Amino acid sequence: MRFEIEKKGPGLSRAGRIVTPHGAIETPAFIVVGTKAAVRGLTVEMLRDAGVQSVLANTYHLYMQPGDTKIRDMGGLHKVMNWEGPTWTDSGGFQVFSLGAGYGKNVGKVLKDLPNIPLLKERDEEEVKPRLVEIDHDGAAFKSPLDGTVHFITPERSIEMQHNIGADLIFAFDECTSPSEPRAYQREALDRTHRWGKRSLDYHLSKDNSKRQALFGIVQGGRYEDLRKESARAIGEMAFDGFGIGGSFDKEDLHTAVRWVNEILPEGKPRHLLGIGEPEDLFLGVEQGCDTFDCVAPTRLGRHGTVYTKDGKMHIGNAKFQEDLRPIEEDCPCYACKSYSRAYISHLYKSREMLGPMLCSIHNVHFIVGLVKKMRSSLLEGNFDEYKRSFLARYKTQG
RNA sequence: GCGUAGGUGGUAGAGUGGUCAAAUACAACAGACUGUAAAUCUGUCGCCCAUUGGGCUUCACAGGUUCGAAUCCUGUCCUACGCA
Repeated sequence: MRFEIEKKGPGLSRAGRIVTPHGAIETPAFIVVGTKAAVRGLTVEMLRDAGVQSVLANTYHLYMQPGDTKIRDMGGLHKVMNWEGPTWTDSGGFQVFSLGAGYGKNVGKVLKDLPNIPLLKERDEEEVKPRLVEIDHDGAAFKSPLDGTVHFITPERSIEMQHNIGADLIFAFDECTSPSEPRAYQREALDRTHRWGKRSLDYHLSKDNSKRQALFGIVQGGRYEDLRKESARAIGEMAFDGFGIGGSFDKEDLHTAVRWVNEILPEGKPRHLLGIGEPEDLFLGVEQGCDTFDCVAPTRLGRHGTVYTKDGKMHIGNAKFQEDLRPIEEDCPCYACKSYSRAYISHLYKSREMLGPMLCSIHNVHFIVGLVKKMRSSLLEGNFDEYKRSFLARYKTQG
């Protein structure tokens, strides 16, 4: 992998290129999530039409089903999913959170009212709390929701699996903590993430795969400035090819946390903001120096009937669209907007025809991927601030 | 015409004397969703006010029994099936 910066913009922003064995990613770029080696509901042709450059799959899910070695034996990630462009895999670190501390709770990745979420009590006191993950010094034990079997994943195992899956860009095994964890726990988890980062890297560099797959280290640290900076220094010093910024954020923390980290990380390596993808957050991430993003929002929201427009999000199932013959967006060149009306897509959605969620996903992917692409153009043209201002002024006008 | 079973909220369908404005499902209406446990989840869903809560009118229609009826009785109308 090679990374080059083409032009710098306001704040820490920059436009560049990540060159992989499967082609280049022009950054800033939005990476579409295809957890189980498939972007839900969309074929690779649809992805290409929507302007997608790269896809991110998930190690934990592919390990559970069909198995990382199966993917390897079937010819690798690119081959099985018929995607010839650059690919990524997440390490499974997010599942330490989503299936662990986040399991069965209403705690997502980005929180709206953090003060109202009670901090977890001391770990050993939360006896009966259902979770599918137990974490220890060496790794995390996952209980499969598929059949209840327990699987222990260490940093070495995660990298080995990612080598088997074969994405161009892979991530170190980390622990994504819940923002509701007290500081003492964040501290402890951060040390663990750093140790795991080092072990991921050592294992990776000891294998031939490191010649064709690039490993990104992950910065954590919750909402604490000192922990975030410490993490950026610790991970930044290691010989990773690039960096991921992880964690679960308060809407406000996102802004500061990303800046703290990117001011420290080596400028010449790419930075990926993990799991972030709402328009406001993308502007913020780009401005604070992130090069790539991934998020399930475009596809999940699309499947659930919410579509992005320049004026804000809207729910296609709402009664007011049932006779609306306009496309989702008047001037949108995506397949859904070129071909179908709101009324028709609304009907598809409500009658549970799978084409409905597909069309909404196509539009959303096109919208978000295109948004970040425009950010890139505006950086190259030197008018990022102006673009940001005009977009957000309009996007915010609707609730 | 006779017999039998039945008529419950937008629909299907529980309930067969009080805890019933009435289970449940679907539909409808709205909301949520940020490294995918998610083609998922949540809320509202007779009417009128209200913050908890309160008031009013409902279970084909009319009348009756009862302290109290969607539930029991009588009649009427309707539906399905069977026999003529």
